[in-house]
Amino acid sequence: MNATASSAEPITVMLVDDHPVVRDGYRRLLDSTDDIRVIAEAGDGESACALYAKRAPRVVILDLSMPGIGGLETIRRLRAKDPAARILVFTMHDSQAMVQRTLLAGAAGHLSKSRCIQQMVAAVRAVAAGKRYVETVEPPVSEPAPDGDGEPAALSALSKREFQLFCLLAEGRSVQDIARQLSISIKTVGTHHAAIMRKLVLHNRTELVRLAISCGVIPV
Amino acid sequence: MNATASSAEPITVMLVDDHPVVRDGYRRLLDSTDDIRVIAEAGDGESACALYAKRAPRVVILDLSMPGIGGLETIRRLRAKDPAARILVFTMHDSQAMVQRTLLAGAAGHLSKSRCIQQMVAAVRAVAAGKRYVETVEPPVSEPAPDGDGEPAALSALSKREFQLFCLLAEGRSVQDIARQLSISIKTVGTHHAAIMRKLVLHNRTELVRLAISCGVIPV
DNA sequence: TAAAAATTAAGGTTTTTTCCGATTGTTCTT
DNA sequence: AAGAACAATCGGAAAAAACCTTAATTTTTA
Repeated sequence: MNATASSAEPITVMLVDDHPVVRDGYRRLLDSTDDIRVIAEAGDGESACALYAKRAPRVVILDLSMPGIGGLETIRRLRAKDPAARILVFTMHDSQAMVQRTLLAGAAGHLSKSRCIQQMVAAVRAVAAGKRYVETVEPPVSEPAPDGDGEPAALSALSKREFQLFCLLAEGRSVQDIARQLSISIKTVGTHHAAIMRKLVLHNRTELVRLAISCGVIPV
Repeated sequence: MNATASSAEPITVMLVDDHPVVRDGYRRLLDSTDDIRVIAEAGDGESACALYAKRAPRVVILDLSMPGIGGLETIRRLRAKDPAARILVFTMHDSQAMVQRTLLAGAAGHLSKSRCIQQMVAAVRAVAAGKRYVETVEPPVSEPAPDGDGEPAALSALSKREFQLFCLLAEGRSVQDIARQLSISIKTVGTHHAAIMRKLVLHNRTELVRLAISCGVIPV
């Protein structure tokens, strides 16, 4: 069963989560296997980047919601330093939009905290082996240019105009206001809005706002 | 040091959290002590209430953000069944407003997930011994409504029910969903919604979401 | 007990959101 | 250069959701 690599060198892991107790729980969990060893822990993105260079773990497990530069930016910086970095996102944000954005930012896997323990261990092993591990049923986007250099990742799927509308909608502006300000029809705003929701796999305005905030498009 | 109760019977604990991996982490952590034993786990409020009657744990550790009836309602139901129930809230929502509400709902203690492991164990022991354990710097327990001093606890203007609705609305749940879940009319949800908007001087759902995030009621 | 607040609900209005189809440009490819 | 693909624009129609006002009942509070 787990005759994967008990004799060979274990999979080294760095945990990145801003909650010490949560980190401790994961550490105990992973260290109870015979092929995974936690060799580093960080409580924020900056420390994670610094520590990654020192310890060079095989896999990075990180939560998205963190103080400071946040999870997404951490992924980008780690990948910028080391394009071979294997990052497994382990978070509560299991919306399609979030999954998409983490993968586009350069993560190798995404796992919801609502999953069971076996899946976590399996995900670590898969990512360590160079595979991708995503728990979603379908790939919503094939490859919309994982450029990554510009702005927020998944938002690159939006056209210029759509991104402009995205910002205004996230700010809480009403459809009427937006139409007036841009001197376009309410119907046009509606069309753009629908396209945004479809591309980002969102379901309501609330999700749009939270996505915009976590992307840094609008302040909290 | 921990010569508290190694010979006597251990402190029995029930874990309530909707994330299996998190529960597993806590279990390993608590079971590694010699005076605390996890005897039950639940993933939502309803199961927790049912399981509490069966296993009668000394301490209940629960997270606030859960599907279904949610953490606060769970506290109330547990206390309604057994006024002697000792509940330790262990969550990420460490805003003053949240701490206050959990204590008013009947919790015996409140601890942020950002605290260290030693504090968690200490909190369990304190609560089991019949004490209160709150990590805040000052005692907010004395008076139920210390509002008036502006923005930090603006949410204290809301009633219990209104705050519950506030959380659900901020999470992006639709009015229909909320009505179904709480077994009330859509119209009633609308009334609460209007009251919330009036009390908090908000103008649309977007502002509500941003306020909820900045208050720590929901994660980003 | 009387007043105030909370919780429930309903009717009606406005706004948002979706599902269509359609036109006009621009860009890219063959 | 012709065609394909996309971006941006608008409109109709209908469903869904949000929003506003009033009001009855219960609970809490003073």
